[in-house]
Amino acid sequence: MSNFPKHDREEVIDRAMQVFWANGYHATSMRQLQDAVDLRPGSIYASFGGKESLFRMALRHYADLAMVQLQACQAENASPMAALRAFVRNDLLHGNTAPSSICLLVKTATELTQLDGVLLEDARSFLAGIRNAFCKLFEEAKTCGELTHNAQPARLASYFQMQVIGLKAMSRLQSDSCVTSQMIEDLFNSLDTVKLSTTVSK
Amino acid sequence: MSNFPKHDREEVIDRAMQVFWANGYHATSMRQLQDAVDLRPGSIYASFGGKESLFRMALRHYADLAMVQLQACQAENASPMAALRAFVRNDLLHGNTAPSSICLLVKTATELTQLDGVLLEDARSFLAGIRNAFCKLFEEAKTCGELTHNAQPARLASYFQMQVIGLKAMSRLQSDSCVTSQMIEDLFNSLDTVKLSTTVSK
DNA sequence: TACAATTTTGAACGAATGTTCAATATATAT
DNA sequence: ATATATATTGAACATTCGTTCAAAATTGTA
Repeated sequence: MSNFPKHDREEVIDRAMQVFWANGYHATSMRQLQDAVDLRPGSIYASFGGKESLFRMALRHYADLAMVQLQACQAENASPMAALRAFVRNDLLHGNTAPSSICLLVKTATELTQLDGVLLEDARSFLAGIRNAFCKLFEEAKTCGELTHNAQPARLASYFQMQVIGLKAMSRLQSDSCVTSQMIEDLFNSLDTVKLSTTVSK
Repeated sequence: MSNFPKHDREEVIDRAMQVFWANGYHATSMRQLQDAVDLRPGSIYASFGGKESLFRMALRHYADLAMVQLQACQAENASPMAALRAFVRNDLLHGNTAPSSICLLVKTATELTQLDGVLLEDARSFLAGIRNAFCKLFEEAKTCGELTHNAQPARLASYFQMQVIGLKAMSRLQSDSCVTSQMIEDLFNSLDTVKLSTTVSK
């Protein structure tokens, strides 16, 4: 047997994720990845497959991290709505260490087409998973009494995710944290709107 | 002199825009552009400069078209808010001939980094121009009485653009037009919320 | 010490990238 | 017709791309 100093799989994937997140899929070269990960092409191909395969692992890793962050917000906050608020504020106002303000999954879904194999579908399904987690929180909020009894969790989840996506994209265009903070307020005010819980006409 | 059948500049730029819009900047190759535009590399470089230069023209062209569409909505609708509603609905519900549901400017701002020269800044400034047009419409809505006297047009413009960006991104993830229609309703309901016109705390 | 098992290495590959430029083709003016 | 001015062409360029694979390196076992 051999105990050759094999790389730390998770760390490699995490570093690769950072590069993909910063530059996008197509603009990231294998050479950049090799440098970031400190491995030569042979090792990468042997352990992780090619560029596409490594990117899929990075996507999954990113989605896992997002879910962990959401669960942490649940644990640290008293109510479901407070958890959601903390989740958004953490992402957009604190900790600017991320390579891009835009969610990697959204960035991927925006950049790629069906010509890029399974990657687009991967990003879509991970985002659906996060939306589903939002939905469960809205359901909790409903039973808690934080939302009216006729609130529609699935609808709120879509509307909420749409706004979070928009917020992150906007913060890349207009990085004024004051404006961002305002928009977060507006976002949660809009969720309280009674009209949201009524059936839409037409 | 020569009246050689010189290409139609506007048509070339429009076709190039379509390809860039569909595939993004980096994933679009000069070969693809040559095919779409039906010109050989020499002609393109002589008349439009390189890939980056052509992309800048495509961005400007896209922004111009967006402003024209917005003005058309103004002309066809009785009130400013109705114009905004029509603008959003036209983009998202009718006419799916666009290569991507996502705004080319947002797609660009999402994909590129500062390493891509002036392109990122171009996209940013064009989006700021559109946001400014939204702002003027909210000001009109205020004087019309469609919004309360203490509404904040600039703030509404940012919040509105954020949601439009989010909507278009979401419609790429979840193309259910029923859900999209719901979110548009929710969007405009949120603009009516009185709380939006109050000063934010903290 | 020799062997086996596993990981890492990096030169090299063909293909595709953006770009250049001398040659060609066209239409007007003389 | 000839010359001139301009537009188009497409082969060729140097780079860079993602990828492969035989050789070297390392560690545990016999």
